[in-house]
Amino acid sequence: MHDQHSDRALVDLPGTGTLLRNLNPEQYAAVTLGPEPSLILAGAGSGKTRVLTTRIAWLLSTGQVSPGGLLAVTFTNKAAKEMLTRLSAMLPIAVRGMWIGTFHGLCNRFLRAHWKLAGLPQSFQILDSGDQLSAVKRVIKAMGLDEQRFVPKQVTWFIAGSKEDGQRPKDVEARDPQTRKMIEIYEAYEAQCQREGVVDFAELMLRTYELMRDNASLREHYQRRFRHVLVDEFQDTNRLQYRWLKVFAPPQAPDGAGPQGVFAVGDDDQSIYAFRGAQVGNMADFEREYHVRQVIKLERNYRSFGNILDSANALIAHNAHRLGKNLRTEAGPGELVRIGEHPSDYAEAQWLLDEAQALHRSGVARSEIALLYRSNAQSRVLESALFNAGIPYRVYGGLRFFERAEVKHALAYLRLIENPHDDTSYLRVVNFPARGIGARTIELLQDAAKVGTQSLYQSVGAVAGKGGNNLAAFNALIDGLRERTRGLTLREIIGQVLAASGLVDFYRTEKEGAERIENLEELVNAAESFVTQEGFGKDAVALPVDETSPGAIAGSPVGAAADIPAPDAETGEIQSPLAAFLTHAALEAGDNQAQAGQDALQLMTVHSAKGLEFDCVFITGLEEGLFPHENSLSDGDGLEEERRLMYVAITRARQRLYLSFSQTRMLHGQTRYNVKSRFIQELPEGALKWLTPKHQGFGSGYAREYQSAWSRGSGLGSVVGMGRVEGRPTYAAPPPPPMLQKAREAEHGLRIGQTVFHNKFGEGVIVTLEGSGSDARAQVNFGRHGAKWLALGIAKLTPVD
DNA sequence: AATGTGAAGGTTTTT
DNA sequence: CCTTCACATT
Repeated sequence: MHDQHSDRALVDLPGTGTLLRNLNPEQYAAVTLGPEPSLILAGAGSGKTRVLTTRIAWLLSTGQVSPGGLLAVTFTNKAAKEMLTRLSAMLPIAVRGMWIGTFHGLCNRFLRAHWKLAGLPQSFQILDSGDQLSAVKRVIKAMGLDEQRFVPKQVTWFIAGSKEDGQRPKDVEARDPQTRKMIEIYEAYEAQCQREGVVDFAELMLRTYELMRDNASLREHYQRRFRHVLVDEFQDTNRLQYRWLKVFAPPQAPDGAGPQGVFAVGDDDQSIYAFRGAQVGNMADFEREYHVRQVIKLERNYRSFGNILDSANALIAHNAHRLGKNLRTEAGPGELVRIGEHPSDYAEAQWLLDEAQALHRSGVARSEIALLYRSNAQSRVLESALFNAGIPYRVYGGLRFFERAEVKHALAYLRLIENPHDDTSYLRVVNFPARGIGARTIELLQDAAKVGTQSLYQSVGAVAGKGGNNLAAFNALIDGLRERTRGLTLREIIGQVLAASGLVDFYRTEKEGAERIENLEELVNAAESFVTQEGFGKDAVALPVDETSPGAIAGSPVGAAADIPAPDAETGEIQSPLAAFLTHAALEAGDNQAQAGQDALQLMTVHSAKGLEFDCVFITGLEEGLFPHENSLSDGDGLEEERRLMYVAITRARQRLYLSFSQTRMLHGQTRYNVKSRFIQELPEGALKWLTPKHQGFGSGYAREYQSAWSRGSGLGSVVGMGRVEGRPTYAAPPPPPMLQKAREAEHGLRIGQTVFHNKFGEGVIVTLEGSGSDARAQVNFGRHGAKWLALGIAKLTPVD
């Protein structure tokens, strides 16, 4: 039956011939699967996005589905955008109104269409995580609870976590008094959000799910409408998202409706978000519950050379719970994976920098070189080394555009124009810039609002006196803006707001206000380009009307407006540009990458590297406790996730991969003595090329160079009092040399920082030496076995090298 | 209302 | 060690 489809496609639509050309057999099989539930195990670099977009194009061009009958969901805006771009390159089709987007973006669209049924105000606003945190803080304060006991961040996490498990306050089990109270906060928070007409990210999902679950006619409508549902990065779905899928495309189609194609693409080996609720188990559950007949594995890799893939395969083979998959390539083995040891994080950074410079000189673009690390704190050393050497670099993961304080202020004014009851926004700007509304006045206002369970905006009348007058003036400012900007273009509206609010004037007087003003100007630009190129309705228009495609499968109900339950007749309304822009700002916080522009080295955590690829990749800080991170060592699942993270890191590299680790590292103001990561031992020897002698980096090549920095400071016999030892760094750059603790060569011939071997625990690093003679003891960091105190008279420690 | 001080805490993060 | 944030001071 698949062949039938594709044959017809090739005959009827010449375009589809080229569409399917160049697919390998597995990709071809996946792309041309029939309308049945299917699971695609797509390895890193196996052409996953290509398969997804080609399948959509194939389904459309063969007339198996109309543009309106298709639902494709991703996690990130980037992935959604990419899909749309590639799709419109493949097909001459208006991609605009199609239901292709992020989970949250599509939920937003759904709720805008069915706001009434969902119990929301038409102009509901979306809280980002920052807004949510401040909303939770307000609730905790209003309930008179102690922020020490109920840490706002944790409470926020609890609420989001509950929602992502599909639980309302009543569903959460009150196992102890603390939890009981948390549930109360959750309840109060919900009430507050409802009153203010705002929803957080998780609420977008949960509301949508609940409305679909509870409203039979709506459910049937959408189930009949979406003939094909595609899910990207399925391994990252949480419980709620899987339930969401099941309610849009249940395993058992409703009576009278044709089968729904559910196409789930994922890679269990790249599941690195369990810590925030992703359930890898959803893949196995999906396979079982949807009776997937065969799982298609995409194992041919088009990105990396053999040695890199061999390393990735060998590493991930150490994980027990896998669906099972091995990457292969036809590109040949390529270069060996280079691996090196360094005496300190500082030396590691210097080496990295030299190596990257050499690569650049040999013709590799800086932007094709990635410096990866496990945690953000590690970027500091790298940055300072790069900064001092004047090498351009770019760090990913900072503040995003729409999260900047000045931008959020401007947005708050805009939101109040749309919805003055949004107390979060109200509080943010009621006295910013300062207009004589102090803490006392705001307290009075909040009390008044609480009594009448009204918004702050509504309660202004209840506050008398000077403060009250100022409040009234603020309300008048908002009202005035709303009146004055009615009918204006988005650009004009923002211009008015920036001027009338006094924001620009305020920043003009600030010392460091210039950059902030630039950002506000950038906001105007963002709005402008949103209106013109995106078409402001992109996220907002919610016409559940299908374009009737000539190729729609006969007999399948084509969702027309008439299918929509009566209460939603008003769904045809289009959001105002302003409302759409605010939604856009909340749902798409903007690039989290520093200013693009010049060719620069790419610095980022392994997490944020997921989905990217580079010619050359450095994975740094491969030390026990760091990578794998110590906090994840307690349970096996944690360690497996760390290993998957390493797997993701390795598979980012196309041509050349470097691994590095350091004997000492400055962390939390202390020098830590680390053992090399167990992941290094899990790589195949044959694929590696050691740049330093395998154990201690002492002895040859440039390792000796670095050793000097190390041993001069901690020099043999140079017994200095506790504390720092001044050492002359090999590189006379501003960052200080590694600070070394007291190094002592006592009668046992051991010193701090030395790598030793123990019969039972294996290799370890000496962290502390105490006592002398028969009393001598050493604390040794054995990595996975932890740090042990050993009596030197008893324990046999052999120095390595 | 702006600025200063002290304590706490310091995986990973998109929407 | 370094950042962040709540609180106190002028």
